[in-house]
Amino acid sequence: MNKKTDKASTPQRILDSAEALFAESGYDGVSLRMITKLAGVELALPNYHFGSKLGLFRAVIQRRSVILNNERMEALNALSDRAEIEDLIEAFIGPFLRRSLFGGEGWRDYARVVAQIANSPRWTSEIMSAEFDPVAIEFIRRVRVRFPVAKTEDVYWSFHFLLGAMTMTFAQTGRIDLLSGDTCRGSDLSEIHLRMVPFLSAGFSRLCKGST
Amino acid sequence: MNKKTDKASTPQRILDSAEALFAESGYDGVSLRMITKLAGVELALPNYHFGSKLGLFRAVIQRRSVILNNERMEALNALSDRAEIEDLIEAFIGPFLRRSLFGGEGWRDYARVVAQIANSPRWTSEIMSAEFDPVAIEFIRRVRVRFPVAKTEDVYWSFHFLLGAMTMTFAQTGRIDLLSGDTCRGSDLSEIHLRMVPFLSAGFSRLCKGST
DNA sequence: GCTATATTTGAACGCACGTTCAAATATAGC
DNA sequence: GCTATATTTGAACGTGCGTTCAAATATAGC
Repeated sequence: MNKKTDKASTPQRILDSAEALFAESGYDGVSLRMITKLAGVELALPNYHFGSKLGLFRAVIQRRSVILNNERMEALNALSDRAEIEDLIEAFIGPFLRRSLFGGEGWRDYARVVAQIANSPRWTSEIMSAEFDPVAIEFIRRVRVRFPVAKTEDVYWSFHFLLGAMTMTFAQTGRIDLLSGDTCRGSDLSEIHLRMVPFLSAGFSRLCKGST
Repeated sequence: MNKKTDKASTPQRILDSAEALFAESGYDGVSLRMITKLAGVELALPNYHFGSKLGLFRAVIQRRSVILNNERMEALNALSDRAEIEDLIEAFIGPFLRRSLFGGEGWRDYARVVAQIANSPRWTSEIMSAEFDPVAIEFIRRVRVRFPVAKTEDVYWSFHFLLGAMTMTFAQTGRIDLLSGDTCRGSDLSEIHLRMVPFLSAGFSRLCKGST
């Protein structure tokens, strides 16, 4: 039983299985037994490689957040100070949306996990702020460069609404599919991307452009 | 030990405690033992009054969704067909936001529960669609009356972004508080309300007004 | 090829989970 | 005030949970 050629290493197989299950049922809705069964490994291995269930969860988040935040930060840095709000929003949400679209199941599941923790007070500071604040801070700084007269609160609240729209898109719950009778598909992120940037840009402009 | 004057009936005390705990940790993060301990009742009583843990969860949701949806539907019906998009959005989100603001801890916790289930695929059809679709359908119908030339997909996706912004606001995770150094307070819903309607109205107008 | 380290195995630990039930008590109808 | 029903009590059920550990096996350095 040589398992060396079974595609992925044990830690990776565990991360993949955990990611898929956490996406479906959240942290508390998934047990290590479910994860190890799906991964085809022994029950004790997650604790050996990641210390605890919580350590595994954090590892699931960090594995892709590092990649993602590099891409997003680079996209922001590539823009000049005179970039339009459309470009800034595109740089902030584009990498994440594109990964979800072209990156395979893993990235799609990852986005669904992020959507759930983004709406749970339990993970806010421990995970959301720790992982995603640096890019958020840079984005907000750039928005203020673009709209120098905007009030601080207006910028933050606009960002808050952007986060919500982005998060709901990542969640992929199927609600909009059901509601629209499959006229809209939550999985068709290119259709979403096409509309999300204009929608949010209009909101930012309304709130941040004409302030005192 | 006469408990007849302890404020609320047993089912209500259970609902209140469950609501508060579900808001903090989600369905799977809360046990019946935690709920009954907080409520000061015996462990068996939730199952007696609500059948099961799932029945209790559904009861928590429905208790307030009935009240809420009546208010929202009335607010929509009170508007003329020539109502502006601002008025439509206000009718859709206003009652929920006002309840969260003035309705006490119960309503605030309720909104946080809704935010979490709105981003979990597990509860989408079973709870979200079942409870909140009728008002959503009416809102979308009215938006299409207001923007008769809008493409169907643009209306649905605009609604999707609105839902996300609303949901993130309800979640009250404290992320925006942390990020802004308490310049913005997620609990100050009047500040949010003031900005949410213009932001979303601008988005709807951009996407739905000028379509083919 | 031997040795030290890394990984995997398989079983067990104590604990908390949702649910059930018969007995006890409170409530309401007549 | 008695009786039928509704509610509460307290304990127990079997199950699955995260974690731990010594023994077995695989891997890598010299």
